[in-house]
Amino acid sequence: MARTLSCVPVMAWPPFDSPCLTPPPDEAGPLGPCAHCQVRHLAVCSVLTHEEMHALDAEASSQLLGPGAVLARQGDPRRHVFTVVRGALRMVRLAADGRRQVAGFALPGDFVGLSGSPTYRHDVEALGETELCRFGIDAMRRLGERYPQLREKLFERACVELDSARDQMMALARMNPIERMADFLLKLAAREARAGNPGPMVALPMPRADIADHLGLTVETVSRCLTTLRGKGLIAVPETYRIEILDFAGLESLRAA
Amino acid sequence: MARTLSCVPVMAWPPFDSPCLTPPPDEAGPLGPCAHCQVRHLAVCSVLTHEEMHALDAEASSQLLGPGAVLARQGDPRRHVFTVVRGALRMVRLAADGRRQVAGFALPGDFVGLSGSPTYRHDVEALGETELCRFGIDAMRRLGERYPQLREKLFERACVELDSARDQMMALARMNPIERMADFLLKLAAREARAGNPGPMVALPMPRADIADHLGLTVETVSRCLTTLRGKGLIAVPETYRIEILDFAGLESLRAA
DNA sequence: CGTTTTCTTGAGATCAGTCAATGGCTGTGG
DNA sequence: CCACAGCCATTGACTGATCTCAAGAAAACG
Repeated sequence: MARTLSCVPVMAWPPFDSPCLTPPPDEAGPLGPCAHCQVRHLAVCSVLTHEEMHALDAEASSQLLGPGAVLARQGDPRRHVFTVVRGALRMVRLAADGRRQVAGFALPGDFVGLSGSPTYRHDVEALGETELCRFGIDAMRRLGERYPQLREKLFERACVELDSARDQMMALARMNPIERMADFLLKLAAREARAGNPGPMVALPMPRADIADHLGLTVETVSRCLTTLRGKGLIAVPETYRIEILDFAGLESLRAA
Repeated sequence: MARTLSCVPVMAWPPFDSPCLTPPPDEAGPLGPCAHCQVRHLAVCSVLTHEEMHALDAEASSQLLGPGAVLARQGDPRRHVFTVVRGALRMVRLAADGRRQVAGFALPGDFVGLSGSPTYRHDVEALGETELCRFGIDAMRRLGERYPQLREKLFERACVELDSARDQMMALARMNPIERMADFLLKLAAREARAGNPGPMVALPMPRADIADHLGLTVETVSRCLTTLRGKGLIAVPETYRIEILDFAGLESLRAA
């Protein structure tokens, strides 16, 4: 599914038509000149006009991060929000005694940084080589005042995140490890599908420890679950960081909820 | 802390200055005439002008519910949002096999119904005799277009909910039962304090089973935790539905996060 | 006042965690 | 090119926290 860079309203770019969406990479590189005005927009958003995107561009900056790079630290003043262009991020909370919780992963097209707090509530770290678009919170707020659609989209996005967080609560509270694993893999697959990459192959851009800390398990249990699912013929694990879903219905039947 | 009903911008009413906030009950009853214009407003909101509240009133309706009454069913079309005036609500998700998850409780002043889904994602049920204010989603949207502050407040509220949901994820994933219980009791106390009722006495408007399903535990474990906390002298349980916090610092030290 | 529901307590079972060892992959340096 | 170190994933054996099951006590309800 080839994509073209454009500054005119484009079709909604998966996983949903989020504001300030940077276009996905293409052969020429992740960010090319606008087909409309030849300017290299940083901010492309399906709900914004050409003019509005120029306004956003003035406030946005592009960043390229190496594996493990830290965008934000838990407790730091919350000055920016981000959209992932390429790669992946993890949102991590670390307790004083070392207990770790991965609140979520941000994949290309995802929006990171929505919060009601004046400080970041998680560490935000790059999982691999990751490219993203950064906006100042204040700039965002100003633009929200000027372009009501932007604010509306942000609100919708926050609500979708809320739904997703509550789903995860159900998983953490009431599912056993196998079910959580099945649920997690299916969610990843669904996100890839919405991003235009349907099919049984699913990338796992994060190490096992991150999956474990996301699902409230240990690394060992994650590993055992993958082995079990493989044994049941539901998935294959051709590479450590890639799985193939062999039986979608079978996985679905595991995640009872 | 006596409160007076008013239709002019009032001080933020805890737990936060949310839109469409109905005033707390006073001796004269939960909803009295507006001191400004003698109209009995249904919708009082700290960010709205008198005129705007009249507009909201036209869209709002008051409801009184008995214990166990159902406001919304998981899967029903999402047509309304609610604010709790008096009493309490629970948001429940029920899996096909009977597993149950209480996503949260709504106390007076709380806003219920934010979601990105066209259908309700939880059953919403009254815990005791509960009074609330109901708004149509469409009306809400129209008002949001007319009064940008309203939309902004809704957005902030969604972000706060999001933070809170992620906190709960950490609790469910990485805390043991005692820690979850301590965390839960302290959160309840904090909400009561923000609602103008500080102090060691905390009402538990929900049965043990709801606490258990909220914390991902069993009823038995909840009961045992309360006994343990009592044994440590951190709390007292004078009545089944009321606890007294004897040692805030001690409880705090338990919820490592 | 009896019935029903809810809460508490106890004893045993089980599932996931802990600890420990092995194996594979990667990058470095000889 | 190979040897080694470090990291990560996997597997196994064991432990123990929490659930399950069961009974009794207390509270709510009619």
